[in-house]
Amino acid sequence: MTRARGRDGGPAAPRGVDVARAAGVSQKTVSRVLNGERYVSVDVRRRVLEAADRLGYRLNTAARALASGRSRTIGVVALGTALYGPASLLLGVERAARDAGYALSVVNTLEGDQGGVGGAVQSLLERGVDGIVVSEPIDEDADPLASEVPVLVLGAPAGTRTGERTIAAGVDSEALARAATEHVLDLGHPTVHHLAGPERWFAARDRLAGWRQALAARGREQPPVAEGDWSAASGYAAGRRLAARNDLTAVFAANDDMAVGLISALTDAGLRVPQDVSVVGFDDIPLAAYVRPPLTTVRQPFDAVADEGLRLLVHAIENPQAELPTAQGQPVELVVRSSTAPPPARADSGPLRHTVRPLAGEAHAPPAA
Amino acid sequence: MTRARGRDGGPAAPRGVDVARAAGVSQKTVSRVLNGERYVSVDVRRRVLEAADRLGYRLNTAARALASGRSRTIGVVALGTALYGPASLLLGVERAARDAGYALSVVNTLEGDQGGVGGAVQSLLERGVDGIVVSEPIDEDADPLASEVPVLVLGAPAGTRTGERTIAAGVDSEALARAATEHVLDLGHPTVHHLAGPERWFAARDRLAGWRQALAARGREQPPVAEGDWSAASGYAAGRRLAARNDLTAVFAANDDMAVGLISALTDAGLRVPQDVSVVGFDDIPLAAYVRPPLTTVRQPFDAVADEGLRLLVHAIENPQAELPTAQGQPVELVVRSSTAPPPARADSGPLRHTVRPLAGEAHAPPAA
DNA sequence: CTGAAAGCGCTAACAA
DNA sequence: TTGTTAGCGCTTTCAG
Repeated sequence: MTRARGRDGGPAAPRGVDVARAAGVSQKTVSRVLNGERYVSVDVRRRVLEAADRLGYRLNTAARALASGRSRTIGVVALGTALYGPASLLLGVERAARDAGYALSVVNTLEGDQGGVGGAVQSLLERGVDGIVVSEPIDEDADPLASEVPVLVLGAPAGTRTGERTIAAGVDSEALARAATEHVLDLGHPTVHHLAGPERWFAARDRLAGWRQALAARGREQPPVAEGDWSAASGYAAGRRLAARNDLTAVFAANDDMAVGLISALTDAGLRVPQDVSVVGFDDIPLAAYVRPPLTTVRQPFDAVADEGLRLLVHAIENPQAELPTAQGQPVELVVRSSTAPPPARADSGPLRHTVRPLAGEAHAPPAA
Repeated sequence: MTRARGRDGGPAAPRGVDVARAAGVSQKTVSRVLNGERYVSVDVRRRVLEAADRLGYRLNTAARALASGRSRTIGVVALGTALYGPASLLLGVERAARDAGYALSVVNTLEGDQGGVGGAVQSLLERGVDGIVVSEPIDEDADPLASEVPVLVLGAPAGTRTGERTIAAGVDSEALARAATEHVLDLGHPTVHHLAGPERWFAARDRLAGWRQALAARGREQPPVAEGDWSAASGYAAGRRLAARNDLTAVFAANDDMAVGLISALTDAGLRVPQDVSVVGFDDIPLAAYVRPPLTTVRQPFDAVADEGLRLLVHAIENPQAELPTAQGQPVELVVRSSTAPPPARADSGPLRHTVRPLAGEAHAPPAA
């Protein structure tokens, strides 16, 4: 068992004892100083710090973890996707973890992976993580979240309790979806179609539920749901099918990428957005304001969600006996741009929609609901 | 030093010795089996595996790291951004690392961070990582990549050697940028403007250099360079300025996001893409085919780059004495869609560009260069 | 093919 | 306020 040395067999890395010797104190005192414990005289502290600096000392986290039973590492189970939502959430988690003094260990589970989330959690536990965050969860068999460390589920609606040591945090995406749907209804549309995400995702189900609620609350008809896989390509495919429907005046897409694909398909089918069909997206991706037409969409406060979730997780880690806290839910925002407008005037029904009409000015007040 | 137990003081986690006892062998033998070493009888191996499984044994990586001096963890320094390119690269790295049996520890450096990449590298070294990958590097002061473990710099052109134990891997983005530029030139444009990324990024500088090369090779004029920050918003701002220029018939944007913003600004200024101005992007983001017009762009093989880079890194980790290997460079692809076309016919110069022309059919052969 | 002993560098408990 | 003494659970010699 050789001590760590440079590739060329250079000098071994300095250890706590080396620093202790150099500073003329015991090794334990070095440990105390480095951990910011109380009861060290300023003088000793100064000497130790100085010696550590001089020797280029670096704490050995493996030894620390072994001795203390804590690794100061948080494991993250992410879906292997470059989608804006999940990626943003991950970014927020990393920053929050770093601020709290934790490192991040990331495992991706590609959809369809054998073992999936459960396997990923196990591998993280083996890695000795102090807590786990599951980002944007999808459905899984059995109780894959069984874990001896606290688990934060990000992207589930706030307050959901999915397991014994599980905390949930996320935006209230049902409310968001409701807001998006109502916005369109308020514009005077008789009903709104929905282009959903994959059913296995919580996020997709929440948005679907919110859409249903909004329609039900006003007694509107619920058209059949189209389903995509979050990609623009799937949005395009769904758009081709939807374009064939006679009653289509508005669509709420479960994310912006699908909304863009959808608009592309509608345009190819000769329909104009928003004059003929209104489209609402979800996420407010950075491109949303720059596509044509600029997307009306719902903005999620990814950073706030990640921040709050991680604070709760760290609290649970550091107070194992305490009750698990509950997330508050974060405020959200509907960003109205130009992809939504009042429905086309029409002789109540019939295939009038290709009629050329003058561009509707902003002055057109939406008819009362 | 208490052994790890459940929150409620439940039973301690089983250790190697426990498995050994249960299997009637020594602890060392357990270790041998678990590490897949040779010289263990099938019978013993079976018994050990069985006992481990029965007890729910999990190897303690901290202890392993402490004893062996290796953590089987690779540290990643990422730029804290949800941009498609960096995010895709990170995904590829994670998968490749996992395949090679390494865990990933991720640190983000927000641009402008104090300490920046250097600090991030130090914190990873403290974490005991066996190797480091710096993704999409940007300029830094001094030699921040000084490290006793091998470092893979992803996104620098293949073959670049930036530090003592540094491996570089990436696509040849200069060649890519050249290809994009030449494509437009081949269409008959007298020259191409460039909307560059932030100067501090290697990626931005490479693309800029490739563009210059292509123009220089044909003796074309090099118009002044516009610079953005990769965002669609910055592309829009640059577009407003470019739209005012009289000689604008084509722009090569350093990424797709900026290209989309650019097109949006050009459209707002009354210019049509591609009839009046051609636009080429870079990255082939998933939305590229679904914006209007569908983007002609350059596709980067993120996965292949990550794969190759990580293979080299792992090789360097596991063969400390060996020469550092060199990356090959990956094949790339120009994806021609509809945002590029021959330049507008014009009376040699003058503000003719708003003239309404019939839509150019595909049959228009580009004039020879 | 298998086992015994000796650490890896740190923190936890207890003294002083 | 500081030091002493035991380990944490593994891997690494080196002997069988």
